[in-house]
Amino acid sequence: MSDHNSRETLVRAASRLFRQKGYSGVGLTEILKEAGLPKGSLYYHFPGGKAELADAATRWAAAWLEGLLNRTFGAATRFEGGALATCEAIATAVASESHVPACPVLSILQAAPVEPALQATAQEVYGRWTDCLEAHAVRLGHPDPRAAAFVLHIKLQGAWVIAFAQQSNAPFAALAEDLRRSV
Amino acid sequence: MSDHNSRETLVRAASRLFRQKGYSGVGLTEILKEAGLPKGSLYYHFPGGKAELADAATRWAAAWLEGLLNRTFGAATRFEGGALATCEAIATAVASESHVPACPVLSILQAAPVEPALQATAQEVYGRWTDCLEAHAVRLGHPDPRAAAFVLHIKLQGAWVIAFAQQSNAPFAALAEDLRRSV
Amino acid sequence: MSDHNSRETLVRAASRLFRQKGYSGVGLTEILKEAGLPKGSLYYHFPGGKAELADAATRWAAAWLEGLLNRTFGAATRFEGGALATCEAIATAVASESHVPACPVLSILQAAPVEPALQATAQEVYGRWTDCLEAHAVRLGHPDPRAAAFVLHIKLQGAWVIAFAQQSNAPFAALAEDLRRSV
Amino acid sequence: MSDHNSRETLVRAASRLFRQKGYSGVGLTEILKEAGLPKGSLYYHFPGGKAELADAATRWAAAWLEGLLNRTFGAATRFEGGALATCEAIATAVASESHVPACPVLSILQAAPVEPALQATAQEVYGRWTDCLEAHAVRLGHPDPRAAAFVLHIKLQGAWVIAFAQQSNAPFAALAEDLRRSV
DNA sequence: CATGAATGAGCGTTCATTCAT
DNA sequence: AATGAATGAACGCTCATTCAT
Repeated sequence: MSDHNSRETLVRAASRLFRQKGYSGVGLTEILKEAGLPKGSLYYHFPGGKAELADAATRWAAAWLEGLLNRTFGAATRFEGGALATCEAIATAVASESHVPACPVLSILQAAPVEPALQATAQEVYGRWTDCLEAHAVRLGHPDPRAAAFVLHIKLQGAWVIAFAQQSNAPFAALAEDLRRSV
Repeated sequence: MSDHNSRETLVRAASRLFRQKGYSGVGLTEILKEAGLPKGSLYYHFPGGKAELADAATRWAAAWLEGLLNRTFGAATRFEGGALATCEAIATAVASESHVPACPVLSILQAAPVEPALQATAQEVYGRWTDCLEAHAVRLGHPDPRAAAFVLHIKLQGAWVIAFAQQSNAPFAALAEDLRRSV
Repeated sequence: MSDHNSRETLVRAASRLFRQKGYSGVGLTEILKEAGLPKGSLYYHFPGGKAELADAATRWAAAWLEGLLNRTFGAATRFEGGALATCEAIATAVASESHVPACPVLSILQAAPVEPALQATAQEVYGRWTDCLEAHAVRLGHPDPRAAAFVLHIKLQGAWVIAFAQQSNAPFAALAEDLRRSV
Repeated sequence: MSDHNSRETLVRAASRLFRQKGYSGVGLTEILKEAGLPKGSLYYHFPGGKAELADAATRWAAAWLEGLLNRTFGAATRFEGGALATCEAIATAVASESHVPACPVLSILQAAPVEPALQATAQEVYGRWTDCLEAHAVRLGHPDPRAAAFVLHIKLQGAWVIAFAQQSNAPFAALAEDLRRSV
């Protein structure tokens, strides 16, 4: 019970910090301080250390985003409508926090050269999101579901990167306008 | 002369490494070793230390990209043609190296919380690229040049992030296809 | 029963590892893993922790060596013959394993400054071996049993240290040749 | 100049502590505190870290012992006389300090499984001492110089180990008496 | 009787930086 | 104009140990 809570507290704190400063920019001391946990507790929950924690944090946030995709597309009747709703939902989510967080995968992307396992995780998560979008495109009868899913994912990532840089959700608004125009 | 060379060697090495591993993921020792320069020479050329070096490296690579934009759009007669040419030119550039490098700004994006000056640089560079695209959109008679420039920048960044993750230029190809379709 | 087995398994694993890497060079995690026992079981069998385990492991191996001394000297009719047989028996014993183990006392010798109890154990075991040799010297009519026992012990320890360093029983062979010569 | 001093101070402190507690039993913090040097200075003088420091400390003390061997044997006219003088000289040397130090090689012997380079150093130093004794045996006309050197080395090491355990030079005295008897 | 969850001090090492020359 | 010697804070991680169950 307390085990479960400690682990989840750790994952949440790690996710928040990694998304703000990146994998190499955050020390374990900082994460543990934020989580309010003692130094040694990390290696009980994550024997693989920092990399395993980052992996868990990335997957945890990735699952949240996949849930968001399923909700926004689940309520849509056309792919274009789902795309627009998703764009707006992410815009709302990132703007709801005091610091606009980067996409969770971005955090571990540049750790790849030193932690190959995280590179694999990043690719896996990106792939899962695209697959998820593709499934909805198929369901909604899009003529070219694979390309539509891939390109939508690309556009959303672009908006997210610039939103993170500007600390504003304006890029999502601009993308939404563009998506509306293309319909 | 040797001054100029040392400085440029340093900037090139730093740019390459930062784009691969991110600001926090690269140590000064590694950069100096890659540049083949002595330990103490960094603070002679860059009194501001690591942050100033990263700033210079980012601006140096940013200027290269701005040149690329001007070349690809300079040869275009319509904005859509310039966008497509740019997408293909970046795809070619990133694929020409053994390791697909991230956008130079991405390197310093997550250093922002600890190095505010780099946050400002990131925003400035992103702004300059958008402004550059906008100027071409105006010149080529686009009806909504500001939005067109911003959205194109967003899309290119998205393709770049995923290209970096996948270590492939496939995302640029997918985006190019999409740009062709939208015309 | 299972209690007895767990304890003995632990002692054997500890003895083997301590004799290879020394007291400070072996972690409890490693010992428990080698013994195949759960994390918390150590402090049930050895409330005194690592030091008590090392003490038990040293005494266990020490008893084995004392048995060997009694066997080799028990079959001897002169002290010199017993000394030679002992030298050869230890040479055979250490060479029978894939890694030539150090004398069990050596493992805890350098832990002395931080674990005074182990220093006492080391002296006690060394003393017991010398006493054991002396008893045989007396029984076999040696004119100066105390000195003969002490010096033989010294020589055997010397051969053992160098055998451990070289991972070979050649030093025992050289000592055996010397013992033969001196007769 | 200060470089030279810092390095030598470090080597002396390391040698003293390693000979007392063994390689794994001494932390770098303790060595640096004893040497009165700041934390980061170690890696400037010894980029290879703890293992390189231990190697240097072992070789430094080994050179001292080789000098002692050359002095004691240099003044001898027969091998037996040199052996006796050496035994007494080491006895005097170890007893002159408040804590009887172990042979410098003993410190790194049990670090071998985790630091293979130190195993090689240990064998090299042991070999050099035996070679040194052999050279004197040859010079002094001993009929079997190789065996005489090897066995003398073995005996001295045995006396040293037990002297360390007992914190007394009595074992050297006993060995000296034995060497006198054998002449 | 036996254990696995949890701890904080300490480990060896790397860091960006300073400064005398 | 340019550098290599030197620094101490922080790094990720392992340690022997405790204790509720």
